[in-house]
Amino acid sequence: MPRRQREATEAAIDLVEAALGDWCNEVREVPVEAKYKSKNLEAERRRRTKLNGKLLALRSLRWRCSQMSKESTLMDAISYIKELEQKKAELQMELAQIPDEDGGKQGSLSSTGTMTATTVPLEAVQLQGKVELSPIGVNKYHLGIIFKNKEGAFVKLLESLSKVGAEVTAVSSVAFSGFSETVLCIEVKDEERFSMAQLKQQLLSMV
Amino acid sequence: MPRRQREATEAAIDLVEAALGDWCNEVREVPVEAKYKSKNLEAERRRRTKLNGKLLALRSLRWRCSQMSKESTLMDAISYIKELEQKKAELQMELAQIPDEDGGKQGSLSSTGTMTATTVPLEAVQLQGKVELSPIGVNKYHLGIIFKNKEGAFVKLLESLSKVGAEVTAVSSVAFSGFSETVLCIEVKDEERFSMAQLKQQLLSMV
DNA sequence: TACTACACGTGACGC
DNA sequence: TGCGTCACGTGTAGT
Repeated sequence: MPRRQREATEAAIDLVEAALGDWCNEVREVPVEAKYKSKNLEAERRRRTKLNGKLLALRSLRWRCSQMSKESTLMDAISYIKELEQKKAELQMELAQIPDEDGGKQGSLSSTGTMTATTVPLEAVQLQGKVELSPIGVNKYHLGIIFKNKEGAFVKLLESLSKVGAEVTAVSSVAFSGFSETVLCIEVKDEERFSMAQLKQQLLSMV
Repeated sequence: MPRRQREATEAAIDLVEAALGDWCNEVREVPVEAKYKSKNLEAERRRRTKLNGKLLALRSLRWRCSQMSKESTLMDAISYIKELEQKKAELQMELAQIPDEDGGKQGSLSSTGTMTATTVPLEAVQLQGKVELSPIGVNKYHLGIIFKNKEGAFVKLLESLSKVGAEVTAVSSVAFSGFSETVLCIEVKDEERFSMAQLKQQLLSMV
């Protein structure tokens, strides 16, 4: 007999004994109780209640009552999330296409941080620290960056991206007159840790 | 003995009998089967599998694995949806603030549909059919509309709003020289049915 | 009748 | 140890 079923059988026997304990007056070794109560009965009840409450809250967020079932609730939730992500990406892209009415912390951050106006040639000053970050899809961004050629600068860039949870899916880089211009396609997984403004600032302080 | 438990007890007895049927070779009245199978055992198994699959999909959407529990999955999903809605509203508002680089079907629709250039005074022509729809929060919009005073026009407006799933939370309306200018705060529940462009067009055709 | 979706009580496992 | 989470098999109401 399989182990699992053997246990179930024993449990059933216990249940029967407990249930029948006060029915047949035969003396038994176990002090008869009218009902057998599992130890975690109420805990399980609480858990179920909590879970159902969450499920209800999820459904109440969006009362698109296609079906009042658990499955459809979950399905609607995931489709809704996808839809929202898509919409957000669209809006970001749309916002990024606006020429430059910036000031906002979000949307196609494009800034030229020339915080070191030193004795570099004018051409370099204009290029120094140029960072462009614009959304191209759901959690996908284009990152254009120009920085001075330095040992390990590129890997530092990659490390910075990895640190904020951005995965590089494509790279194109070209070096000229002491500078490098590179554009990357990045895909961000953990949007919680990812902030366009923060990444931009970090990159600016890096170059 | 309570009815419920009595049934449970009987079921348990059946289970024991079935389980023990091939173990004790005693002859029994019921043609012994190795296992007692409830009719919907496999159905329930399938249901559970499906549900867990959906739950897993929900979690995999956003692999911010704070906890790998069902409850936290649902909570994360809820907070994520709220966050996305908030973000979307912010982006829409930001987009709506852009002076007018429109062309897009979305974002602060403001159009003056003067499709009936008849013999009304110039002042009226400029006002006729003015519809402004701009987001002011999560699923909340400001709707400014100017239309010609006509019997039942206002209730028709309200009906149109209700038809697309928009609830009016505030109204301010003033009539002057045969026209009414009203501004409403509307809150949309079912975003599926709600389309800013569509609503605008509908209202334009109404005025 | 059969099928679907649910809630329930229970044992097992992990902290 | 107890507490929380889970999967399981079952009973049951709605269609």
